[in-house]
Amino acid sequence: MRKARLVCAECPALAKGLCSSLNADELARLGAVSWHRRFQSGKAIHEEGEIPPAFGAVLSGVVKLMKSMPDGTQQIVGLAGAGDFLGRPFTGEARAAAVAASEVEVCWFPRAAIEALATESGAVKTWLYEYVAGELEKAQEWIVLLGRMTAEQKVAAFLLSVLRNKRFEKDGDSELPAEDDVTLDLPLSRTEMADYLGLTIETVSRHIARLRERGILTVGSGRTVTVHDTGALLDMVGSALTTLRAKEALRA
Amino acid sequence: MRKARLVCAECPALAKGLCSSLNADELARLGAVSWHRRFQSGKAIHEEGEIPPAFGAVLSGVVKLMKSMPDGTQQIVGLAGAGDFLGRPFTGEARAAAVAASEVEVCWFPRAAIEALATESGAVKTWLYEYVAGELEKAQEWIVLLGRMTAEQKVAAFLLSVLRNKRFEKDGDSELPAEDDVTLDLPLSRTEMADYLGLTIETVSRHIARLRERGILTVGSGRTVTVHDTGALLDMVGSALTTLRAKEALRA
DNA sequence: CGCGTCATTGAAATACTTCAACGACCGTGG
DNA sequence: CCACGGTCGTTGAAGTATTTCAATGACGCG
Repeated sequence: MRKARLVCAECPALAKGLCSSLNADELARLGAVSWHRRFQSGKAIHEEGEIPPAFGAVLSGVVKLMKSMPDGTQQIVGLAGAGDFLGRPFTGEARAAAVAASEVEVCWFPRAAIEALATESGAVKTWLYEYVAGELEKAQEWIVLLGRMTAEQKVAAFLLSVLRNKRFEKDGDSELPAEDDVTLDLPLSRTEMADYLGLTIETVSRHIARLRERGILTVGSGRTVTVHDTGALLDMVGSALTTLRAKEALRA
Repeated sequence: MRKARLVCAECPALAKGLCSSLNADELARLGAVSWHRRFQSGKAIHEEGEIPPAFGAVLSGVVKLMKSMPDGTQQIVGLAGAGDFLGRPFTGEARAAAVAASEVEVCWFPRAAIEALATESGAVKTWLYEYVAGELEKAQEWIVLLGRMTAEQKVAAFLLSVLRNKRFEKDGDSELPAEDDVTLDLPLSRTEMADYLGLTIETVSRHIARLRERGILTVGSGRTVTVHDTGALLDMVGSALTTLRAKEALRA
């Protein structure tokens, strides 16, 4: 148990994740029954329709939450990164599959342990409520993106969200109008971006090419992109996402 | 207070709404500080960015939750009907405007009363968590609709959701493959349908016309529509929404 | 009756997809 | 070491769905 506490104390998910709502006793109790697990990129963490036997806090990497249409096309309905929670206590089967989009490390908790903890502790319940409420906000923002943005705006908005996320991880700050020439490692492949933005892979590729032609960014090797003109991206999406992202920062 | 309890006892939102999580004492306490309020169609219940001083349980009518883009275009990110809850305790300002889409009656609770109740009562917290989790599921389903469906499928899916909802209100049952020739009163105008489905009003109109030409439905006066061939609608959206709606029924 | 809102319909423009080919990268096996 | 196949990303050309612009019709209300 001492070992578990030691591990928790330096956990990257402690500040933001579920464990932030626990007192020392609870943390020790949960630490004693939790374990770390790695998933290779592409591996399923849980399937759609399955009742996961355990929940997870993402420690590193990116997890895509996806739903499939009958014809096999897919739509990513959310992304989970460090500090995010996988699974929904008390709500039965998962309605979206969770798939590792990169090498992923999660802290894994038995369902029973989490549900017992949530039943006893008001703080845990509150955290779960606020976490889910935050996810709902993000989902509603995504609805606006999917319903009302052009492909160009969608791509720009995606780049901005990656940018903002990088900034947040580095500085804890998430003000967007940063200095320019920021190099990003995109967390998703073109196919995954397409599935996230409700586009085809070709459309995503073409719009990135167009941004490159306009000098707004440079495409490096692999999934690397250097953004030269954040302002231009912001202009494309209008102030919508800006406001939206600024508010998202407040919550975190 | 006796009056309040009497009112609550026959409340249409009692079975499904927040009040279903209350014991007799709590119900009396909340009933004592609640009041009914009516909103005409088109009137704002709360604005985007505002911290609403009170929350509401919808008793009748339909409320649209909407977000605006900087250019003025709008996107409906959710609908609330009888039993649904308006506002998010503890989460600060509203991130979507709530606007009456029809004559709406709500049971209105002071923010402080709800938050006090939720702080004291585990059952209330649980209800809030499960309610928000349910809303998140619906939002994620909508993401799939917006990201991966054609206009035809979107319109068909919308009609099916209205159909299912009618069936649920009538029978408490929500199995979809109903008898045919069902007459519906659409809760939304064409403009609102467009804002909900991420389309233009003309596209919605054209696709409804096409369904009419194919004999799948008849358009009556006002917002009335008679569906002749539910199966055809189901075929259009594939089994995706069917599954999805069936599961949604389980939750309710 | 006339005005305003809402819905329908047509024609042209455009954004996105689909189909198809090609190039870059990477690991594997000869 | 190089050739080979596979995945991934890019690009072109054609096709299609949806939007945009514009006009007209239906309905309700003063």
